[in-house]
Amino acid sequence: MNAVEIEEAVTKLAEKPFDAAEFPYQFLAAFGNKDTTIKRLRAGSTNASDLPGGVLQRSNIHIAVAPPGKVTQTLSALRISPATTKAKARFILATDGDGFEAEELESGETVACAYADFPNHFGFFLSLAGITTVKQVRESSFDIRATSRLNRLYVELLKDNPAWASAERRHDMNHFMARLIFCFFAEDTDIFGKIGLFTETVERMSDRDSSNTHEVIGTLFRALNTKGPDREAAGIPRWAARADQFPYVNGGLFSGNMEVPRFSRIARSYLLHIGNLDWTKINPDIFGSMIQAVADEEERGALGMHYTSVPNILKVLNPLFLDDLRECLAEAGDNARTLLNLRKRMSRIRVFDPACGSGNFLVIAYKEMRLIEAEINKRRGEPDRSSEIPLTNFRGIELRDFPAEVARLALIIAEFQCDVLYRGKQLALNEFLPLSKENWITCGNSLRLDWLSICPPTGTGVKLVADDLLETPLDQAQIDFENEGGETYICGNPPYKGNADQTKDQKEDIRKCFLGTNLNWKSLDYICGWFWKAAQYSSFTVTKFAFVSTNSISQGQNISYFWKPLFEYGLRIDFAVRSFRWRNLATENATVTVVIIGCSRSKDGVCYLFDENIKQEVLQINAYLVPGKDVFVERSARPLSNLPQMVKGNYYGLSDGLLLDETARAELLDDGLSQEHIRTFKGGAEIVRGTQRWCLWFPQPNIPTDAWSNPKVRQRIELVKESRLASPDLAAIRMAERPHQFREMHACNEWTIAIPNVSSESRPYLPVTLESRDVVFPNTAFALYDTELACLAIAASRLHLVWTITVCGKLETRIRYSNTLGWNTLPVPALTDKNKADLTRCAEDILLAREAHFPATIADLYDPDNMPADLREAHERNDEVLERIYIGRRFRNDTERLEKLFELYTKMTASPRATAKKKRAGAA
DNA sequence: TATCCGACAGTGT
DNA sequence: ACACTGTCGGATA
Repeated sequence: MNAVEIEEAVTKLAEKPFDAAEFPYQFLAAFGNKDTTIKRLRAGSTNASDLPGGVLQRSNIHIAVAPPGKVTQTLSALRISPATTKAKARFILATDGDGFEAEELESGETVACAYADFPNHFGFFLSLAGITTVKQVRESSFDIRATSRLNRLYVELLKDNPAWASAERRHDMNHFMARLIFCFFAEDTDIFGKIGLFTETVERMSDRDSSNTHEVIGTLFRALNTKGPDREAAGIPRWAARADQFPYVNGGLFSGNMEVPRFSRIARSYLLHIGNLDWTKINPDIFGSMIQAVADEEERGALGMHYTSVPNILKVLNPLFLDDLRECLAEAGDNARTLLNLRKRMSRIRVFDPACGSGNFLVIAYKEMRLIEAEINKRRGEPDRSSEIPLTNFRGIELRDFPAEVARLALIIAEFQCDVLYRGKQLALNEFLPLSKENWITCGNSLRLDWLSICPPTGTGVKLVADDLLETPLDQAQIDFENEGGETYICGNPPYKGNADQTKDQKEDIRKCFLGTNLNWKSLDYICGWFWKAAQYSSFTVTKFAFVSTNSISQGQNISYFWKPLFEYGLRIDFAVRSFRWRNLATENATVTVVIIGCSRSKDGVCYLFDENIKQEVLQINAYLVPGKDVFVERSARPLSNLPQMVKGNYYGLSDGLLLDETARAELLDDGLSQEHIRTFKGGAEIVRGTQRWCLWFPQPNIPTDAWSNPKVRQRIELVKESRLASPDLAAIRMAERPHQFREMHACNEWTIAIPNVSSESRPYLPVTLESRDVVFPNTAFALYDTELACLAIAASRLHLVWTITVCGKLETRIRYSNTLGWNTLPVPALTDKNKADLTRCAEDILLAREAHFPATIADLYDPDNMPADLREAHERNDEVLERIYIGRRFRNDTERLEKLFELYTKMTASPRATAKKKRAGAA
């Protein structure tokens, strides 16, 4: 169960009449315990309680239903109960159906409230459901509750008003929800005349059968859109007309289509329910991203679980510009003049998120800046001063309609809350209304819009122009920024999509972005469009930009395909956060490893490199997010050094029928199928873990008759044929003509040196093996067929590992080996016969050391914590011999290894001979 | 023709 | 539920 589901269950429980005997079990069920767990507790077999009517779930909670009026006493009894301690309960809970008290024993934190209100504290108990790691959830109980209820209302309204679900009406629906949220917030924060006034008015004025609910709400909306003196003329009834109760709000929020969907009874009750939440508790930074799922069919399953956490957002914003502002504040001390200058500077800072979702980057940036400004005003003795940071300087683009609405609202709410916090409620209220008319969140396709017109550079009056003429020009973005001479910071977390996963439209977006350049845009991730547009933007006005990105952007082929042109375009990396796992609250966790990269056109100044929260100051950061000079290792079709050609294993897509497991192989052999038609099939997994698979192997153009006469073989080949013919891929269909074969049919004569395509990064060496002639390799491994054993010494070296980790691509953080990026680019000095003989000896020693531990698998042998000493020594000797060939001694560390390799690579690729060689290779 | 990559995916604890 | 670690197939050069 996720937090939203728990909230729903808990709320339902509290609404039911209290059942003393059942409550403990129902409570545990609401927190996601399985039926069997509850059954066993009920039967008493796992109930460790020593109190009458008590239920104690080991390591979790001790619950007791109290006699009427004795809640506090019962809680004390639970606290001193020996069973509580013995069973290591984390919570104790007592209730009589009227009062409710609970305590988290470790922290001593308590909850005491009316029974009906205990769902307000469900976040307190979330760890019972195993949701402990993320503190944020607990602190945002309100946002989760509000989100889940708004979602229920949304679904219910669409059920009653199917027309509103159509594409054309969706915007109206979303806009309506935004208006409602505003009203809920306003009625709880004194923006309206009385706490709860909106909900109360709807309840009082609408019939219980709900038939006129939409009219009542519509009337209130019209009032909010009409200035006080005009209301009588507009025919607004007395109950809605008082401007001290329902003030003039407008600001675009209540203008436009005023239609309200019809409410069923259920929808009406949901609405009243939502209104009764305490909306002062809303966190605009979290709420926004939670709520965006409300209107999103696909995301609804993980409702509210996909928000970007505040610490992660700060990883972008702090190094981008907030750290600098804070430093300036610290330096300014109490100097009134310097403080004033800083305030002026801040009032002209623009923050632009071109993939803003529901605006959390913008909201957090705003709140952080208000915090700094408040400190300035305090030090200058002007604590009541109104803010000089205009909300219009926080701009965004969002594709989806509902999040765009919410983003705008979240910023409005953030502004109000900051005013209350720093200046007091009265001043906040005085200046809050009416809202300004402009909408500074643009709903549209970011990659097709002209960012310069949405966030125009200083001092020019650029009109909004869509890059793509098919886009309807928007009328909302022609607001002048109040930021003459200000700085612009672009930030956000745009979507990632690998080249193979992009839709036609997304491909077209990218194509348009890179129009007029010679980049290999077809191979780039979708997010590269954002980087490129930001880079273009930065050529018009001074800008720094930073995005959260999939980490593959700084690996493998992207280095030369993407970063090389970006650097040539004048950009540099100012700061970067190296790969870390992105986590959110979704049960189906979004598993992705990301980096954060901040760029500008600055020419000097220190750069910052972050790794696991460790900050390092460096002179330069290259595209690999490694400190040091720019290097771009390009794919090469042939080895640049004097090394043999390495081949990728046979591509075996749509070849299921050709693969054999233990039983299938045994059956075929029993049938009398000749051994020669069956080969060992060894990919990465088999090499590393020592598991076994086989395949049918018919290198001849035609299927040998003895094999064809076996019905099982024939059936298998037919299967392959069918699957290939069924593919939409033309290349696959052509492969159906030779269904007895893989796409490639490479094999060795004598032996093969093999390297897994993907393998764990935790091993101290690459898992390279020597394989015999009966082995066939799938494309999960690379192969050096029939080469000198010295190659194994090179491949198994520390040098090669360091090179591989740096220049090859990765699967998240795993090593993804590649012949074109890793092997063919590896700089190796010319080897004498003596060198080769020495290396061969080293390779043999490594193989012998492994054999001594038979039947340990490669995974066993190279377990970083349990690598056998003799094997380690064999590798040490191998490294010693190889490294002496490079520099006459051992390298001191991996940094030195990498420096040397890059130096050699640069030389190797700069020499005319190498270039000529490459050209010849290309022509051949 | 051959290779790169996956807001991942499968497995074991 | 989390840690660990590599498949398989589409799209592209």
